Amino acid sequence: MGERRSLSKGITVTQAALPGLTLCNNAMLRRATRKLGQFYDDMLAPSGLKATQQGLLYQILIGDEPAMGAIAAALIMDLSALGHTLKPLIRDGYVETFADKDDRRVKRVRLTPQGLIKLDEAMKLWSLAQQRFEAMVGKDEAARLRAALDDIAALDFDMPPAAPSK
Amino acid sequence: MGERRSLSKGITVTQAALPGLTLCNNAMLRRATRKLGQFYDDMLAPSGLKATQQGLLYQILIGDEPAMGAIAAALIMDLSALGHTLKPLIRDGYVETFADKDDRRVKRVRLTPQGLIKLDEAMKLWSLAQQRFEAMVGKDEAARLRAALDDIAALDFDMPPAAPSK
DNA sequence: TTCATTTAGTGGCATATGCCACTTTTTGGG
DNA sequence: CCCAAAAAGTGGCATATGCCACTAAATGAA
Repeated sequence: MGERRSLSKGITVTQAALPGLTLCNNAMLRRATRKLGQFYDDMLAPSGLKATQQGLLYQILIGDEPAMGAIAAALIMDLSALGHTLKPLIRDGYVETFADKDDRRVKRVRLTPQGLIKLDEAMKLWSLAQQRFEAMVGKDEAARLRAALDDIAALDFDMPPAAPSK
Repeated sequence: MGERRSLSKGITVTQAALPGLTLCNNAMLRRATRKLGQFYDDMLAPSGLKATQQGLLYQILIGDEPAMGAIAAALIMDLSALGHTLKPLIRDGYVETFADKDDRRVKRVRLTPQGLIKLDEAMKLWSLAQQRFEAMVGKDEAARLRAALDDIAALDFDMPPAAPSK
């Protein structure tokens, strides 16, 4: 009666008994991200920007010539990852960087005029995507979801499982 | 008073008036995914697997020697992306593929004995991560979140904004 | 049967992200 | 003032994901 698969100390369970990945918070989050990402990317396609790039340009716009570290922190993104992601945007002339006047370690970022124009174009498409999405799930539900996601982003996972005590 | 940034047809707004990216459903989803991904990855680190890999191995386990297309569909992932993601797991001997008996186009996937052992090891760590996360946000809230994410994953974004009519 | 079409994957190319080892600056004590 | 430690980025390497063009195999209609 049905395949058996071991799963932890010799225990064997019938396949039907294994819960889907629907139980993993992380897997579900990733899956939804892929799905929604495809939608936003499709909607933004006419601008030539990916949703991630549009989001990054916007983050740069609202920051006041933000330092890379500041952007990375705001997006909860690895600093080096940010650096990599920024390259295509610099290459395409949408963004430029410059050293901070007081601290030469700090590299600040700003949009170029073309970057501003491109972002402007992308924001209109983003707005449509946002509207279509919220029309489907409901504005309230969307807001609730964003709030929940913001809470997760704010969690503090510090200390290892076992508290070092004392 | 304050920087000004154009944002759409010559309109200029003061920086403070620009809402953060907190309003973009997609950006928030990505941000939370990065955050939670780091946590699950950290927790799984002792196993040498990334959370994505653990999730993929699990998906393969619960499928009955699933075809690549079936896995991709279940994870809402591009078929070629799945192929790429599978490579390191095949290289490390956790997974193996074989052609379907009746349809030689179809490539099926299964865990190797080592893959099963490794997954077993990873699932224990995953369980801890899951527990810690749910202890922080609450089991109910986590379940609600997963449900919301599942709804998003099930959305049908088909038809382009403007209905092609007749 | 035969061929156009559809289906399932592959490979190449590009972006998205992370970690780690390093380099350059700053900072904070001695 | 000098040097060890901290802070901010960079580069290299690896995985995560997608899109597109292409190949092989299966299907269906003529």
